[in-house]
Amino acid sequence: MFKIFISLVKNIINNYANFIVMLSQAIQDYLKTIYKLENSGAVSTTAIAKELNISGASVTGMLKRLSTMKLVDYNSYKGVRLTNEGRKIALEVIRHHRLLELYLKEALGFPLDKVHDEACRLEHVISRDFIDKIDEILGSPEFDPHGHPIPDKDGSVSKSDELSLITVKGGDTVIIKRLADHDQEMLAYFEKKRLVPNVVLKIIDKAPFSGPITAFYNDENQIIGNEIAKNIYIEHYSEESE
Amino acid sequence: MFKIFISLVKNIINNYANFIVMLSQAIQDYLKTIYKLENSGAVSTTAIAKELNISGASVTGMLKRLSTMKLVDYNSYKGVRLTNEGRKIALEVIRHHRLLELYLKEALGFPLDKVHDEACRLEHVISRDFIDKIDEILGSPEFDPHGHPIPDKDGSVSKSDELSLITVKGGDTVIIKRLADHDQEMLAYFEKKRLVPNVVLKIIDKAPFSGPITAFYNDENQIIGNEIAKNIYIEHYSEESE
DNA sequence: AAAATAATTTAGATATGTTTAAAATTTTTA
DNA sequence: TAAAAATTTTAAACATATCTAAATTATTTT
Ligand SMILES: [Mn+2]
Ligand SMILES: [Mn+2]
Ligand SMILES: [Mn+2]
Ligand SMILES: [Mn+2]
Repeated sequence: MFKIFISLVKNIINNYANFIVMLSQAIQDYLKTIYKLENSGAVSTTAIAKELNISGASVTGMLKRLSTMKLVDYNSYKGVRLTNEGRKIALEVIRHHRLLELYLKEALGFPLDKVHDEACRLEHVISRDFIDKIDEILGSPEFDPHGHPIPDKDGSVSKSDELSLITVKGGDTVIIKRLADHDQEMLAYFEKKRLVPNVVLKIIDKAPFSGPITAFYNDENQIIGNEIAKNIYIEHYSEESE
Repeated sequence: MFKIFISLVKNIINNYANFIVMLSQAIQDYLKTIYKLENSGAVSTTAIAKELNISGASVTGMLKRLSTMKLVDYNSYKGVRLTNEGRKIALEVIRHHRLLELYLKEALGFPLDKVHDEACRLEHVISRDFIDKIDEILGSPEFDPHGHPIPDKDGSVSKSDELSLITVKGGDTVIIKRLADHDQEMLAYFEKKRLVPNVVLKIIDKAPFSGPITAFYNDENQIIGNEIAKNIYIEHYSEESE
């Protein structure tokens, strides 16, 4: 029975519009995690275990099962990579997550620090009909509220910006592109200070020795601490870049 | 560890705003099912098994666990009833379900036959913040798209109407209050024929021997078959009743 | 290159939630 | 009221997903 199920997975993926709903939450989260960790290279058991906050032994067990299901290529002791099928699922879950986050924020008025947990639960059970509908309502947005790119229906997705605000110098003008989203308290602070994606900052000064940044935005000069700046990712701004 | 968890359930229920999210989907569905089946009397193992499409043995096992968790009062061979805590949870899940159904229909334009399955998955993982928000957007509605009453935040809920359309006679004027929701094809047909809650029907004729009903609504005379009429629940209509 | 260390897997266990088959109990029928 | 039938529970098994502890493999250090 199990074998039959496994052998049908590929068919299901290709033919059944809502296949994600048939995979366990655990499987979906593993695939998502492997996707996030594989930057041109196999992902280690330990890396996955750390990210998901579970034991390495649990990861090994799941990797074997994902391998049987042809969702990953797994080599004992060598690490794991997603297959095309596995990546397809990972990207769909991520698309769900990010569209949900934006919908929660824009349509339902959720605060920035509350969208992640909700999206992380709903992403696994929401149908494509629901997702397509909120994508339409939001006008096929490109970025979630943290500035993460939203994969499109075909699974293509742009790269995240990786230039941190701590790299700026006085005189620069930059635009906020992305916020690190691992700390809820910090997310609440970002929102309170209106340090959110698409805000343009004129850098007045950057104090030495990891000192604070003085930036003009929102009609006044504001001080941004080093710890905060580290978690804000930017692009250098020019009129035509927008 | 398990014992400790069990002993904390009551506390969690009373203190943690999103406690439902901490109970498994299975537990939530059992409680919902028992709620629906207990019309002043204990619910049998077999009734639950039939409703959930699982074996009786599975039900017995779960009832023991729910009993340990003090969510039901269970007597071997005698049947089961919800405790107050259990009923509270059942009503919250039902509230989630029905508000979701209405939101899917009204805000996202889902067809009537598609709202149930989606709501049945989302109801278990959606937070109170989300539910409160859609309740607000919908204006604290009293009924879901099938005409089922939506429990309010305190868990109070009105009774469903039980008078079927087949009971009418020529000359009656009735208002549709509720639709049976077990058959998706029939739900699609209800919607196509605009036989939905709050529609007023002037009964022109009811043919004998379980024959069809002729009713005036939507500006014309329409024929309603017996099988369809059986699944439509109504109230007799008078101006002041609205 | 051997020893030490770190990463990974295996083995054995547990909790959840399900199944079928057999045993026990309750209800119905004669 | 005794036998038959139906319901319910128990027993044994399985799949999923996790754990800890021990064994194995790979990597780093000396
Ligand atoms: Mn998740
Ligand atoms: Mn995000
Ligand atoms: Mn459900
Ligand atoms: Mn309904």
